[in-house]
Amino acid sequence: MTKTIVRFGLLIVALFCLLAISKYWWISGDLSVELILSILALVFFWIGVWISKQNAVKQQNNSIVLDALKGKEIGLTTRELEVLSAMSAGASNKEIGEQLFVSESTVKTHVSNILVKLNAKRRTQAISLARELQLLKK
Amino acid sequence: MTKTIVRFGLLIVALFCLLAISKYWWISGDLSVELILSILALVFFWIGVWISKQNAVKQQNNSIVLDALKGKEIGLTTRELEVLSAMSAGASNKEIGEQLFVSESTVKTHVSNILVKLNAKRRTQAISLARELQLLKK
DNA sequence: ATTAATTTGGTACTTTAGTATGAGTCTCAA
DNA sequence: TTGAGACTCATACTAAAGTACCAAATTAAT
Repeated sequence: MTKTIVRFGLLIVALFCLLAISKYWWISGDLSVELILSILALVFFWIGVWISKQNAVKQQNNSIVLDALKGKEIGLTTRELEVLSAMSAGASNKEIGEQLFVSESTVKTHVSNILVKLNAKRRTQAISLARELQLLKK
Repeated sequence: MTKTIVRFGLLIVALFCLLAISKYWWISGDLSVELILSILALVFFWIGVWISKQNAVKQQNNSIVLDALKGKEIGLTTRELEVLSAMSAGASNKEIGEQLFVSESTVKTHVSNILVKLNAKRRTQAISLARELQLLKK
């Protein structure tokens, strides 16, 4: 959470700098209007892309990417999404626990909650449903 | 693919319109520079977010398709591929047996053989590996 | 500041999953 | 026709997975 605040803080600072520079260019008349607007558009476009990507939970180990925003819509918590991701990579409860530094009991609790939220009977079905819901991407 | 092209086409048209409007505003002096730049920045920011999301969500089809030829290359038999397919859809051994009109014991045998052939410890891992091997599509 | 939600973890239990082993049937090619 | 491979099924077992409780610590939100 703190990370997010810092990230957005830096972002806003950067935005103000860019706006200030844009205005300076505009007043001094060094650059054409089209160019200034284009640069501004491009920069903000990429910032949008970047922010959007930051919101995706990425698992480095098996390259399975999860749509965190979509997950939240469905009602899955951050931790549950992490468990779901590891689960879909084929990890056992014990292995998931080791990966996330929690006990197997905790993982079982998370898995149970995931099954209820996705209305699945088994973990394999949960994975299948998550894929149908476009929650898991490859 | 066609969809993507259409989408980007519309996007580019929209961008040009916006740039033109921005320039008009700038020349006519109806709005302040800050406002114009801010609006432009905001719009492009959201376009960036939108594009990023569109690129993330690609898979529409959820039906499980299996590459039988590829499966045979790996050494999986026809029946094993059928079991693997049902397995990846989230079915239990019992349910797979009902689907294929065989006993649960038979399914267990098939599953065990699949695990050996794919070098997997669990069925979830087998599904994950099958996906990596492009054996399971979508 | 105080609810509300999340995360963590435990015990005890039932249900599935998976292994090991053996064996019968069927098909197809040598 | 004989043997290999595929498919079938069973028993007995061990290992995971999953459920149903409970409870505490942490974090987010109002």
